Amino acid sequence: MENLPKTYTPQEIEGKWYQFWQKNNYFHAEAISEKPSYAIVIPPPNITGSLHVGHALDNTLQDCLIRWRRMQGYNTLWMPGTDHAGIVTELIMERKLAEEGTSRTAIGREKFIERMWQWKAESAGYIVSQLQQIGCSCDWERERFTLDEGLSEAVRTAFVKFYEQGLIYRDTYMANWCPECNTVISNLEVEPIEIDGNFYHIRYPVKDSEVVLEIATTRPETMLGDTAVAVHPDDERYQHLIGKKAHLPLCDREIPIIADAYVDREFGTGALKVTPAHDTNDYEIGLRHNLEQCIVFTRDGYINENAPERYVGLPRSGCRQRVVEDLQNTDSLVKIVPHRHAVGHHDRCGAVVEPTISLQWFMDVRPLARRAIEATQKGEVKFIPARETARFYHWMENIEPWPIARQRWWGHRIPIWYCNACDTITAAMETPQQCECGASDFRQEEDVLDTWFSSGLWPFSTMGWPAETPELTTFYPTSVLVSGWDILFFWVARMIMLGLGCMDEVPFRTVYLHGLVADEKGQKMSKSKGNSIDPLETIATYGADAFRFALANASTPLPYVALPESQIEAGRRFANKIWNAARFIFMNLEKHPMPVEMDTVEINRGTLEIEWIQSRLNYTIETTTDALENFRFHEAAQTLYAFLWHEFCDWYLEFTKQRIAQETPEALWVAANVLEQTMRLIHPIMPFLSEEIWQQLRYGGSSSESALDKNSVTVAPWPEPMGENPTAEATMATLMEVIESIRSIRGELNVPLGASVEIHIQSPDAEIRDRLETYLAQYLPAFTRVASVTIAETLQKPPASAESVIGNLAIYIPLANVIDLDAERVRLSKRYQQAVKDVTAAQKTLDNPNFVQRAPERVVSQKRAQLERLLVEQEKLARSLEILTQSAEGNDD
RNA sequence: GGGCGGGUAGCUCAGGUGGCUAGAGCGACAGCCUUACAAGCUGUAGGUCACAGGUUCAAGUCCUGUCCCGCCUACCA
Repeated sequence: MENLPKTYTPQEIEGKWYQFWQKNNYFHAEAISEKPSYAIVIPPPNITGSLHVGHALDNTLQDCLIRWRRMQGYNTLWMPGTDHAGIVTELIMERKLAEEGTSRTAIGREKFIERMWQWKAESAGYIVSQLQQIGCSCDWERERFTLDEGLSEAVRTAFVKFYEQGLIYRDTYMANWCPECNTVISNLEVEPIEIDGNFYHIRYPVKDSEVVLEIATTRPETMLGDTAVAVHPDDERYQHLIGKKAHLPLCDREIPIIADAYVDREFGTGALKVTPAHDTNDYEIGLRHNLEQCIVFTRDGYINENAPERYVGLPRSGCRQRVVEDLQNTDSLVKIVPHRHAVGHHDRCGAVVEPTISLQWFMDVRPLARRAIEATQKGEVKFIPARETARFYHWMENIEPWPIARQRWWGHRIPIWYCNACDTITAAMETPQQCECGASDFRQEEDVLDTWFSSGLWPFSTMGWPAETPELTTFYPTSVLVSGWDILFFWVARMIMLGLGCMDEVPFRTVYLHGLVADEKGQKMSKSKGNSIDPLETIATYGADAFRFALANASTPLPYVALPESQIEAGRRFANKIWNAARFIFMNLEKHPMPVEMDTVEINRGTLEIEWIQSRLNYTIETTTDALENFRFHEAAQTLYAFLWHEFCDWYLEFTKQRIAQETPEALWVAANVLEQTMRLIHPIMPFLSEEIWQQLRYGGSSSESALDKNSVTVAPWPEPMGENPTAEATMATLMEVIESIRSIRGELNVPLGASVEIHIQSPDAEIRDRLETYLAQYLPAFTRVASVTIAETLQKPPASAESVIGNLAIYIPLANVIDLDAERVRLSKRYQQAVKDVTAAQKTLDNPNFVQRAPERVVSQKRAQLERLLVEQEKLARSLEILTQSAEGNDD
């Protein structure tokens, strides 16, 4: 067939069909519809980013769900869009600027933001086109961006609302500070990394005493900000010192010795230096004891003038070095002990985070967290896998105020205005006209919001909130949220809280958290580790469908999913297999055109292979649907793979060849019909290939312009199961066993393929004989070359023949000229030994009276039947072996 | 320190509520260009299901303990 090349070439198919879908608007969701709704909002990728393998997995799974539900007749919305991704994006721009020999601060806020928008404009289409290349069926007309006009309004609305509720407030508080990025960050953004550091033991002399307190610290430079030494109130060693003063070396200051139960007597020396301005715990101690907060770092990580002059202006690391040297020189350093401990690093830039007191905007998320917990407990949100629910609760129950401001530029500027006359604070949608003091001169807050604040509003901000839009009515709450578990707290939890806060309702009913893609060593794939595969390269090499199949197939419920190259290769082979099965059908359809429409192919109830394949198809429909229903993507992929390859291709199409040779092409038409339905089933996973073949099947291969105004598998109905046929399946199973036995004999005894063989089958079962007579002669030639088939109730084993036993059925193949009797003896005795082993096991089970008494009748009778069959096999094999051995001995004479 | 997940064939993994002879893909070996597919076909080999107990008629599956591996989480300076 000229228009179907022998090898599947995805590159020639994929682009064409994506355009076709777009042109026909199949992905469009109606804001108002009679149909039931099904909605997913995309986890918005970074606007300037590119697709990595995690996106590929995430979006493939979403597309599977969306395409499947669309075919089921839902009014499906897949809401696409992108995120401005605050700090990450800024950092990349800063690197660019550095390459140009300038910097963020040099060009200033206005110019910087201008550059960001410019870059956004240049790169925005890139990520979208990548999503399209893997086939995502998003409603692109609705594409949104977190810094859009509409979404910005949503951000301001939410902020003002929470401010007015008192949930958002400004406070001087301890928060994690990144000196590289010059901004405060939240706990979630701090990544503790184990490093080899040191424990510095330092002497703090006690005033008016001979005693010297020894304290231990990993951060000696912070002593410049010490305002106390703490000991445990019950620590007998230090009881007498409580209330006295210690002399702080290098600073020439006196600091109080206080008692606080926080101190661990067992740890270090039992005496703790307290730096309330630069340590979270010390901060708490400081509050309890009214200690002075002495900030010694500048915002960009240098020592400020609160420290003695000789340290001012030093960077943190340099300062540590000088402090240690000075301690040594003044004989204040006792010792340095190597010590491994976790140090917080900023997850975006990698800098060591410095906890610092500053005036910040916070959101008290605790009330919303409580509501989120309650809503989840009531079942309004369900997590899959269920184990994630516990993680969610744990996080929510221990949640702390969220520092929502970032001292950055790229993002939503906080809608707070300060009166220049009286410093009154106003939260508003836009610049206020007049202050209550009468002045009308305002300055807006410089800080922007944490990028997760706007993405937390995503499920409703994208649908037009705060306006009351039909989209919100139709699609909110959305159906499912699909994401990696690594952003459960960052994003999913925030969406639930902010959704409850703004919409009074959870944003989605189900959260499906898939695993993260790992390499063959089990390491998470990421660009920074350099172990990532590039989705675009993969698509170029293997095709999007092969990639998608591999992703779906790899998507087990484990926290990490393995995606070795061989999986993708397997996907490609599968695509090629489907392609060639279709070619086979098309080629033969040309010779035997279908007399009726595809959907009305008559089911020939009398023909075994047709009943069988239809039964198997129905099983496949049921299993695939059930798998998708339960987010078991790997099971859907496996089921379709096994059906298409090992049942449809390996068996059914071989039957079909026979039928065509017999001039009864009904089987071929059924093959076309089954393939058509299977293409619908596999469409969610392999959209391009299934569309190509589906179009060819339905519209006779008019793959170009003429098909453009026609229907699409995208909107074809999801197949309905018509019930299974156990009788046909059982009969076919017997036939398959017979055929496999014959092939096995030929294979093991090296009977050349060209050689025709006589086949003698003996079975005492009249019904089995009848079925074999009806079908075997028809089917066999498709699988092996046969000269004749004899079926009888009793049969003399022909001389020099190979034998196979299936229960009470025996197959003999005379191989007078070919057979190697030794090989046959080895083969049979191997079978015999297996039979003995199986018989012993089954016998043992049945000999146990408790089994017969207590096991369900079904299991017992099954076991009995099994034993019976095995016994017959064993006996037959034993007899044949005996004969073989005798004849061998006879030959020896 | 707590918690979660995992340890099944050489490799990567399946094996919802315990019950056929523990499966697949890749790899290995042997034989095939059989008129859809060599990105294919046929056959074969390969597993004491981490270990030790226990519950049960029956355990890869449930319980307890142990050992490894990974992750999340935690204020030990």
